[in-house]
Amino acid sequence: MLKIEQKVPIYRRVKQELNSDEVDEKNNFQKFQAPRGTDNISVEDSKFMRYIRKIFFKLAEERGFEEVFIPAFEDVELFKRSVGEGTDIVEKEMFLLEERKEGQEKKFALRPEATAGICRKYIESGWVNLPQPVKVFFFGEVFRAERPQAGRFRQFYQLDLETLGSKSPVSDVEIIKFAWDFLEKLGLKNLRLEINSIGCPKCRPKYIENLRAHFESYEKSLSEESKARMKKNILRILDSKDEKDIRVANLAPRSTDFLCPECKEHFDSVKNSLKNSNINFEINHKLVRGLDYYTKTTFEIMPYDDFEGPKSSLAGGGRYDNLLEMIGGRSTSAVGMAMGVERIMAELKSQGIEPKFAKKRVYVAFIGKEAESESVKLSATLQSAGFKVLKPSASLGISAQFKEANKLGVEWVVMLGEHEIETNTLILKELKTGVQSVILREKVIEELVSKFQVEDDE
RNA sequence: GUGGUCGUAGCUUAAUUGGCAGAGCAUCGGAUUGUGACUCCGGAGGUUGAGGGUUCAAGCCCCUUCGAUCACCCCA
Repeated sequence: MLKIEQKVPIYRRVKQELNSDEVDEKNNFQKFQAPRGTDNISVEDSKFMRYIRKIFFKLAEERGFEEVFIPAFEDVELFKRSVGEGTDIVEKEMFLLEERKEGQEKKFALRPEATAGICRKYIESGWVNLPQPVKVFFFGEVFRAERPQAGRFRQFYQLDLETLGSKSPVSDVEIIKFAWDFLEKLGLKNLRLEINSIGCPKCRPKYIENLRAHFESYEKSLSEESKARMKKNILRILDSKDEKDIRVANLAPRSTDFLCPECKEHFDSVKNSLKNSNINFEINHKLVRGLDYYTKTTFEIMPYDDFEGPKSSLAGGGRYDNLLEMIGGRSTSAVGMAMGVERIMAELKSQGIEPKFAKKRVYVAFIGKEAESESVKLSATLQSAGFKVLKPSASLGISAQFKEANKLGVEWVVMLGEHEIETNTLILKELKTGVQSVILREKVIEELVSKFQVEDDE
């Protein structure tokens, strides 16, 4: 065994050996930190991520959605156009990239969400020619140059579901029901669904007009921020956190009272289908979207606490009948939703829900050369029977092998030695209880299957 | 972008008025080459986030910066 003498940390040794004047310490010895708001998933969290993704993929595929891959960055104009005026998202909250080529200036932005990229792909790849509607899902990281706070990061994961090319309220309900069922399948309790309809370009102007008249008549009672919102983005006053604003907003006219016949029928149909699906919902008249391309249905799902009321939302979505046209496609109706994966993870933890994976893991221990080659055969047999087989990571003594099995959290250990080979048996030990038994080699699969009360992992 | 609080080993943290950076857990090795956890013994692990200043002396005081956290702005 090599013994390494390293009493002095490497950076100090180098520093001592070199003349410190010759060393640019900053460049050679800098300790790195993760960029702000990016390192939000620990190794322990990875099993939550895998659990969430597994259930999402399974449900999406069951319900006829196809996975879609999109670039991590797109032309900044794509996002600009979809975001619209009256918000400082582009200037303040997107990561901008520049391509440096002589005489050219092309700007890109890291994707701040998935919808715009998916719509671009729909147009560019000619998905209009596929059977409509096109149903897709997405799971990946998105980027926002915000100051991090609770549940808000600069790089985080979103899962996303879109149905493109359908005007029907059936699609709205399909998306909402997916979001609801997905969160329930994860094991979350106390969920609350809120819906609203914000109309379309035909009926919304009349609503905005009435809303403006209302807020103008109460202007003195509004906060300073909301006075500014009157000009910039009046709908946002409705979800202000300021108590003065809340009082005025509660008296404000409701978008659902101004819906045109088409939008009203659509909203009624959504409500009826939800009732028929036995999904409870509340109508939240203040649930609006700040961006122009949203039409008709909006919804959010959040955990609800009997004492504290609704918590911040886990899922949000709605209909966007105007987006595809705004970014250069044919007029195409669409509806979708997105969830922040870290927020779901945080809620799972706060509700005490642990990710469940079937643990069909077996550690194969052996003593002696002969047993080693037998254990290779045995491992293969176990693997082909669907068990996850773990073997000693190095040539370890039997004591160390058990130690390792324990460290890995394996429940069952199979052990082979000279005695066992002679008698064609093996020892099967449950680590939790310490109980072990000698069984015939042929019976091992049968025995383990019964121990695990097999539950399908995939 | 604005404001508050915070940063000591992988994790949780101690350090009196500015006076030798210490522990628990985890890790590694040994007691233990046919049995892990429990136990006992031992080792390793720290430029106190980074840079500068004040001081005989800085984890502690001051400035800058990076990061974390909370609220605001914003929320696709």
